[in-house]
Amino acid sequence: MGSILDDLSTDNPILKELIASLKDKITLKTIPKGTILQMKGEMASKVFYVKKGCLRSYTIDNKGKEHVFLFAPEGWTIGDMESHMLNAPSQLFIDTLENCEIEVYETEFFNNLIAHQPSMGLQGVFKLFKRISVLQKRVIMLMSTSAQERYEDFLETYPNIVQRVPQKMVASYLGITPEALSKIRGEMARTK
Amino acid sequence: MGSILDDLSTDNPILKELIASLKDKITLKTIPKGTILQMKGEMASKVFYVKKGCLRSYTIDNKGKEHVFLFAPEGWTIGDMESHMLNAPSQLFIDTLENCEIEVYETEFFNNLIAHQPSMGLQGVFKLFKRISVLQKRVIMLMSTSAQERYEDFLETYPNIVQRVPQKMVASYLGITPEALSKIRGEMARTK
DNA sequence: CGAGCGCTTGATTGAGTTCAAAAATCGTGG
DNA sequence: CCACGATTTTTGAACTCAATCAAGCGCTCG
Repeated sequence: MGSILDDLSTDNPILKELIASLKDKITLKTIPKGTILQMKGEMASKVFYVKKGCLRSYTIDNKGKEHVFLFAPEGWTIGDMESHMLNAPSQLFIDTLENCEIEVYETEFFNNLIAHQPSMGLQGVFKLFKRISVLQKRVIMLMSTSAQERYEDFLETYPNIVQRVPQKMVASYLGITPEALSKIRGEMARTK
Repeated sequence: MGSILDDLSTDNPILKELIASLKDKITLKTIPKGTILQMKGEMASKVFYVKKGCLRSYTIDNKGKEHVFLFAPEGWTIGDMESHMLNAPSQLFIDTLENCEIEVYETEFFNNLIAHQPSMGLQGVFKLFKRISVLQKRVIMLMSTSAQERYEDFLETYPNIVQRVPQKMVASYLGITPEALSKIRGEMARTK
């Protein structure tokens, strides 16, 4: 049974104690489908670890259009940690796409951790690098590949998400319209 | 006078000594314009801190087209740290766009540092978050804005780069063709 | 000085958008 | 469990932004 705490695992007894003392800044919550957990513009951004269900983060542009930034099924961490670290208002909405069971990490959890232990263990750093490389790949694909190629890559990268989230959100993640994705799927079904 | 070492600054005397002992894994180099420092597919990826000049990282897609991933003028750090941490072959080429003065950090520098001090200071973690938020913004802009909007944002984000790098590389960074950028510039000059 | 590269400009093409409407699916209350 | 309304997905036609192809100009540097 996973948790962000796994990333902070340590032999250091002082750190162990510190983390134990911050356990009350973590809440296990059961949340129904369709709940908005964070709004764009909010300052105190929480971090969510998904134990069951699926969340997404997204923006809304000045034409009122949604753009999905990330899907977070079981085992994923989602949140605007960037904005938290940089002390800027969040750029992202976060909501639940299914009934979910999640660990909610309050802002104070990380604040306290950082104040008392101004360093980050390998596991956590490793996760940051991993997220960077996910984003790097996405930027390159958005610049250099067709919508169909991006959809095929999406199917490989997130094998079981397609059945769980509305198609229009997948389209939004790929940077295309729902109509375009529908046509790509039709074409792919016909060709094979 | 900057350096990656600034990000590792610490009171810890043991760590200080460790870093001092690794100084020979850092080389200050003067490199002429147009030198390729890293090839896609290489395993041992170095990290470069730019003291003077400008580097870029880029990929070449299966149609032979270049896609600029990042420009790194003075004060920036560039490298495929992702691939280094994840122990995967580099996805990126890196070369110099001007005559440069750079600090080259060998793979062993970070390996040793991590082996003896399996944690990362706040400054370094902060930089990782900053890079994540840069990439986050770029993904969202690629999905939701026109080529002209992206160019205007580019001019704000990198105020002085435009004069220093070839226009076709800016186009590549924006995810469009040189012809398209030329037309956008023409249009913008006419309109104002 | 000439060859090649980079930038511009124009004509044509194409992938994906927009708009509209029909078909399928989902959720909810009776 | 079914029926109805709402939302999602599909399909089609017209359009648009940017890509491609092609030609011409101006530098630079070899």
